[in-house]
Amino acid sequence: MAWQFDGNRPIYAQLVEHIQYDIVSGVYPPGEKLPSVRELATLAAVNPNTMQKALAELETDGLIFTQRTAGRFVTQDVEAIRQARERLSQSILQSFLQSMGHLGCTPQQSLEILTKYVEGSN
Amino acid sequence: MAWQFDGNRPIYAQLVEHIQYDIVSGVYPPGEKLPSVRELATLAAVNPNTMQKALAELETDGLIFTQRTAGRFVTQDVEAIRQARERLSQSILQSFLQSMGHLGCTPQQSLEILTKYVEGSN
Amino acid sequence: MAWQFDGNRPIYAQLVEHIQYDIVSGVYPPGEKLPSVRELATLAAVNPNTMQKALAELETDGLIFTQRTAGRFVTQDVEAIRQARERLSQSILQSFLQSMGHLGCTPQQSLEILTKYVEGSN
Amino acid sequence: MAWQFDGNRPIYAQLVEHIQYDIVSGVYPPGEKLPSVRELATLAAVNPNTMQKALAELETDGLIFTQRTAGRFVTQDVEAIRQARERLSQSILQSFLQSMGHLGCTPQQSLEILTKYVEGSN
DNA sequence: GTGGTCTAGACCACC
DNA sequence: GTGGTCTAGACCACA
Repeated sequence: MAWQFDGNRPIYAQLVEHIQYDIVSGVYPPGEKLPSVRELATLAAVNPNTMQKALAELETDGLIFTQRTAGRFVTQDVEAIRQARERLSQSILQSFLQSMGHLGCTPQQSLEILTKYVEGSN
Repeated sequence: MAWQFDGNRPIYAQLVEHIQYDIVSGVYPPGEKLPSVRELATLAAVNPNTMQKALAELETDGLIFTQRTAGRFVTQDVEAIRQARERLSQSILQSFLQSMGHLGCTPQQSLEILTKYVEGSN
Repeated sequence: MAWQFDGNRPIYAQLVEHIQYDIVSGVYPPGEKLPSVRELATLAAVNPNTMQKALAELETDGLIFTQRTAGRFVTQDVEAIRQARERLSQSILQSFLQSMGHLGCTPQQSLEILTKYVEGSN
Repeated sequence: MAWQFDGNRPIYAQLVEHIQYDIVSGVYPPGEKLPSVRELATLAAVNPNTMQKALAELETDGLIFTQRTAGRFVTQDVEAIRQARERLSQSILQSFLQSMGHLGCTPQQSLEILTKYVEGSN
């Protein structure tokens, strides 16, 4: 999977987002060891410092933890991951409805539009 | 309606977005005169220059035009407004599905989740 | 002939230019009476004040003169008109060669390009 | 080369024009890094903000792009540069013929006048 | 050190 | 009073 960046938003923030999504969606299961900073950095084609910063932020969020000398691991606190996922999901839903609201659509209308859009893409 | 800003994104970008929504959703109808830069600036509680920058961007997008000394007006090209609305709508839908996709949800599943969410909020 | 304006440049300046061209190219011959300010203003669809300003500028340039109560007339000084024409012509030629120069073209090359362009348009 | 400005037209517009010419005529080759905003600003003896505005405009035109923290670069899309050059060239030719037309000269006559002018300057 | 943003304040041309 | 431009100076995020 190619990593590509927005260019307007800070790269490290996009890294955080990307890895966060990978964790809550099970690409990196609970307790799994993450690739080393250098590996991740080369994968994403960014400066190791930038990747470092992203991982540090994920650690303060409690989604990963560091074991000295052994590397970084996804937290084993399944509940924490579930909450993070819930938080993300809620914010996606809300921001969707809010944006559509700015276009003058009620939640019901937004739902209908999305339904048509999904059906139309098939 | 109070204007409030994200803090992460540039203010002028949020101004652009805000006014753009107002135009495509008919708050400012085609051909209507916009308030003066200074008025808008005080309304939004930002520096006039910042508002100016936002309006300049909307002008390059073709949503508004300037009449020397008379003020700024919403374009009378209703088709352009319609297209802008369409573009916005598409990008909202896509970004929603894409974000949900990152959580491992197919469009169908995303649709179901949204449905439950909307029903639950009633 | 429809008058249309650039929108970026001051209208009065464009009026000056337009009428100036009309005088040096003989649309308004030496000594001819010009239409009244109001007529010209309605012709050009501009505010009479703006047209007034343009005519005042032409007067200071010596291309037209005012006879109290009778109206405005093109100067009868044919030599002055010839000189104005010469001045205009020179500046057009120079600015053409200069612009092409910025594209890296020598005068000879510019000449060749123009030749091809003119032939191509036939 | 000293930068000098017209005084009638906005400085930032003249900056845009100047740099644009430099790009399409190869002074800044495709992919080349431009000097920093501050450098360019001191070179041109203008305020950095003014230069910034000019560069922003060039970016929306697609002639240059920005790499976060690394600087600005000429686009590598040589086709885009070629088109820009073509556009510039066309507009120079057209505006020349149009101006001469206002003097009552047909394109053929304009061509002859230019020929004499170029020969006379040798 | 890079670009990006914002504020404050001033001045101008135009109508 | 309208928009437009410019300067000065400051601050921030990023790498």
